[in-house]
Amino acid sequence: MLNILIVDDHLVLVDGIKALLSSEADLRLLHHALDARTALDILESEEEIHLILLDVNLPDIDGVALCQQICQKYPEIPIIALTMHHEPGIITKMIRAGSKGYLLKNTGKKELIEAIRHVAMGNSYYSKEVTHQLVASMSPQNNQSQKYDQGPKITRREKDVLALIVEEYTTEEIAEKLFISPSTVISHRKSLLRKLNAKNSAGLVKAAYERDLLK
Amino acid sequence: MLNILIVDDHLVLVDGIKALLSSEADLRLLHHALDARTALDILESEEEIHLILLDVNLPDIDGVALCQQICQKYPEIPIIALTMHHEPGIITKMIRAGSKGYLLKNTGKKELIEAIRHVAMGNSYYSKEVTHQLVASMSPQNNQSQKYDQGPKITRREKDVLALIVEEYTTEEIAEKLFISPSTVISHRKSLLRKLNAKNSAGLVKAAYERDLLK
DNA sequence: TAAAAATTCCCCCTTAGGGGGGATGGATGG
DNA sequence: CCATCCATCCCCCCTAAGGGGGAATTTTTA
Repeated sequence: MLNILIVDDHLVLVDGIKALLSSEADLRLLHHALDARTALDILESEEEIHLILLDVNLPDIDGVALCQQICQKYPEIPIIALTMHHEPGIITKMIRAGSKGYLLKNTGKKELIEAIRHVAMGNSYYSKEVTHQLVASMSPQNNQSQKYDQGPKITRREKDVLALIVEEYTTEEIAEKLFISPSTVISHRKSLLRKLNAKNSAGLVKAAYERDLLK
Repeated sequence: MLNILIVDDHLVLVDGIKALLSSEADLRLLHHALDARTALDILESEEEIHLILLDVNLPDIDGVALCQQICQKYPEIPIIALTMHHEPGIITKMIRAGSKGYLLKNTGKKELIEAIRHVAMGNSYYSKEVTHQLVASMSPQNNQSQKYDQGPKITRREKDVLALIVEEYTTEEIAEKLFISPSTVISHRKSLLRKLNAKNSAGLVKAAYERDLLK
């Protein structure tokens, strides 16, 4: 018998899932919690929970933080994240927070059961829509590169300099490595600051990571 | 009729795919190239190519670079990447380079045809194994976050300061925001430099991103 | 080929950052 | 209850970084 805890403040959904699971003899929706506090209380009680279905949007704290907490305190209990939306940002965060699975709330019965069994056995399960969305968000057409597309055309040389700034080299060290004068490096630095709307080196490194300028 | 170009130096595979496609009346493997040079020549000729199957490992230049070149010169021709392995690194690179699809070489006929039709219609297609592998590689269990997990313990206050450094604030501005003296901020900066083995602010920002210290 | 952009280098000067310490009260935790 | 860490603040000194220009040469590209 596999004991399941569902953490979600939408009662309709909780009941729906309970109904879906009732036909499975070996799965039992043992508890449900409407908020994070209750969820943690249930986990601290003596009852044995084998799997958690966790909503991303909770009333008290956000699901990502709760997921992290649980994964830290109860690493043996796998978590499947539930959500309405399929925004790549949230998905990424939940996966990084340690969730073993990810399902959309409009998932059918078959996929839900399959996901639960899969994850309970120690594997991970990510719904097809979710993975597709995530991968698609990485492609140059559909991603955040558009945010900056009026944006900064970094030249080859500026990229060289930027890469070395990220690697913590000083202006003089960069000059030595590139066989140019420190003055030139300073010029490139200024161009980078202007093009990337940065105020200092920290901002340059931030831009390098966020806009993925190093390749 | 959909004209397909396959770029792959494994003749056996080329023939195999040709055989698989022969049963489809509207798909035609019009050309094959064993290297990047030939592929570009074919694209420059007057023949109309509607879709490209591109191997990641080519004899002359690597598939990622070729993919980038083609996407730039012929943005209207979609590319499906083919590969033996499912390493997240390569997959990520190919997607970023602009490939609209990704398939493993052991893909069955059904999936191959489905992927081609899907991509030809302007959608993207990533095989289930591939996306799963990619997503799994992001989870904290299986990735490089373990490199740093015995790592430096940043205190709460240090994290506050670090977050503001990443946001390009100066020591004085950080002091104002946190209602403490600039001297204190300097102290925290020094601790951060020591704990994160960084040489300067750029290194702090780098560490913040690579070790995911901001949350 | 002519215009635009990139790369190189220099001047001035001001501010921010980093290296070396040391000191205090307060919280935490064995 | 005592050691340890944390957060706070200070000193001195020096280097690195940023802001404001200008200008020459080469490379790209339209």
